[in-house]
Amino acid sequence: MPELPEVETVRKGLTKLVVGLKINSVEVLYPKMINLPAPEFENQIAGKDIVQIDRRGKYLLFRLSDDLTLVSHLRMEGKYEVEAEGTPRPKHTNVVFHLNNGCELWYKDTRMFGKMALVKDDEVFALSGLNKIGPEPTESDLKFDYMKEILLKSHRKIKSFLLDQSKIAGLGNIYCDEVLWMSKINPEQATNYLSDAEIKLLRKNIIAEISAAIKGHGTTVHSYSNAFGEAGEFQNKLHAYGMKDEPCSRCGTKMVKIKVAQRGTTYCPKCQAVHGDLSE
DNA sequence: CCGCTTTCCTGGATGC
DNA sequence: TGCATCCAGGAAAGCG
Repeated sequence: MPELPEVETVRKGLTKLVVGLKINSVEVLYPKMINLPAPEFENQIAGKDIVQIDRRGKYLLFRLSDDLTLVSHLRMEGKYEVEAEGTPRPKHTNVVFHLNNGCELWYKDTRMFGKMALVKDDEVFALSGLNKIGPEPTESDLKFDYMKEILLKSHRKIKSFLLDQSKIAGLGNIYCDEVLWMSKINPEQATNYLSDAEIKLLRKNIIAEISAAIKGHGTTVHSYSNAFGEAGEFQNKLHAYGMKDEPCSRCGTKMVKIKVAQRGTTYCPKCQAVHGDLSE
């Protein structure tokens, strides 16, 4: 499932493949995923140039000519692929962009969870989700003082908190488990019982992990591959996610899987012991 | 406002 | 073997 590093990898790949091209026409094959009636969506995009591709959190922002932005969220299994015009399309192709270089840009999504919204540039950050998205998990954007303030103000379990895009942008289930393992913090730990040292460590690990994953072209779990079809290289470095019943690579204790905030959550019961209070 | 639960989807895994 | 059921999960809607 794509998280921030995977989305960034897709952004870079697509930038090389489609920026500078014109979209001659669009076919919406699954209208539920777009924010406009299909004919309106298709008409507005036809003839526009792909000027630039930006990213905010897990959202891709296709900057088009005439002050339009196509916002795209891959959710669980969304993928882009560029093929020659006329290439047989796979089963779950949801949107096809016909480009002026003889190629088609496909948006494919087996679980049909992905979303696209076509809006004017100045309306992007009014869209739900983007209107309250938290800082990027980077050294410059994610400040210690901010983290401390929002963590101590909340009474949630840390795992649930980290998944909340309005607090910090970009972390999904995989990286949440990873950064908590790295920081030796129990996923059910109440955020308001974290020490300064733990917050400092957590912040450092979030920034380091995301940055390393971007350098490694994103993680690969299930079906993810990037815009060039390359599998991510980061999968070999996972320590918690998907490691249920495996020995903790730090202390050898058998890793345990529980549910926190409706999400599968794997952690080491020894390294990541609870202290203070659990949230209720 | 806050936080928890449910819903959206399909395919692969599991159960009988 | 084949059919039914469960499970995975990001984000938003619904609810108290």
